[in-house]
Amino acid sequence: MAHTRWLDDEEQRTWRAFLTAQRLLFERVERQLQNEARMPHGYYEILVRLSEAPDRTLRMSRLADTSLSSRSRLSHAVARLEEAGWVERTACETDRRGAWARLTDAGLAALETAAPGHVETVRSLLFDALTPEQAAALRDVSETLVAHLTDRPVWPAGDDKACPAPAQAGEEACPEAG
Amino acid sequence: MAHTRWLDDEEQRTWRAFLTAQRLLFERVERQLQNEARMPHGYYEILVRLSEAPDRTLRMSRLADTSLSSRSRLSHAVARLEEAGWVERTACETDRRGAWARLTDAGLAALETAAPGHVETVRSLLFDALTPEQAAALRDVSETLVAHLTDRPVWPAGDDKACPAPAQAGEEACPEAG
DNA sequence: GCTGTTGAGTTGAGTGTTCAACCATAGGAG
DNA sequence: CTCCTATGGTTGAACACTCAACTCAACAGC
Repeated sequence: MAHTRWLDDEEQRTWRAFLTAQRLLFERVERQLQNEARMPHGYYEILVRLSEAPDRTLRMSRLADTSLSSRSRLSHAVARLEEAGWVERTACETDRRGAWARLTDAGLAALETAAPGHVETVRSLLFDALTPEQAAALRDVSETLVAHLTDRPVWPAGDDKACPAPAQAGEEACPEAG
Repeated sequence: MAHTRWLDDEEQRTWRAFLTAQRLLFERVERQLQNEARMPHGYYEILVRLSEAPDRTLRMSRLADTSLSSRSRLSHAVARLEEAGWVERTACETDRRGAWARLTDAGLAALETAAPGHVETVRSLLFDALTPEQAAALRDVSETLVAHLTDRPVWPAGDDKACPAPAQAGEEACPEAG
């Protein structure tokens, strides 16, 4: 990097505002879930992804991808969720390295208990503050960034062949908010 | 909460895209700083705030506010930064409960070493992906959210009368990117 | 002077995340 | 079949953050 492309004033302000908004928002989301549902947001997301999967079951690696977790994080997290009785792990027959994670009934119940408060928080902290145009702009910017930040465009290319038999993660809208 | 105001499809997608973009972006920013400057982004922010203060010195509580830290987090963080020799703590004469945090020369040097890589990362991951209109929209949304999230508890109602004197945060631009 | 309350800041336990190292199996290439 | 690499997943140490409890000083009110 020969010479630094510093941020100009406008960019500076944009970046700091984004940083601040993001911090304040997710701090509150986190706290709400922690207080009312005794789980961090990352765990909530894991439960959501599992709840959307066929049979409420997903391979660990696939679950890691869809929940934006590293393998390690997911492994630790699922260990905790298993202790809580919300997720079960079972060995994979066709690939003996692999493992399935399955959302238990108790896990689904916990998720359904947590969802309303979480959704209300997201709505009141985010959508209630934005005009429809602002919300649309946020979506546009976010999707642009996601495309930019993922090597493989992830969104358009739904190419699937590496997965032997089972679960195809449904990437569809659902009652619970991610 | 009688009945939940669920997110519709559009909102669902917006929220998930935002969540994903935010996660991917800050994960990378974090990793870059950690790898190249051996400090987490939160610490970088603390150093930046101190570097902008007169005498590179700030009261702990003020520093906590401007760097969006809890008191506890800041206390832990400054302890670490002090070990690294980047920050010094000195007692406050006029208020013996208080403490000053001061950015040392070594701290300033560390910051100046870290800045170019960090700024380049922010530019390449964020601004390079956005059109000027998108960047403007992001700023608009972010500032709206900051106002919404700092105004007041926001929970009970939009009712304003219990708040004695809302402090207005000073929001100034500066050479280093926060 | 006392006494209770608020504010500044620290501390330690608990928890989640990261990183690097690790084990085991799968899938080639020879 | 044997080696070799890639993949799926786990583990433990290091570290950062949170929460609640705590100390000490400032500032009432009386």
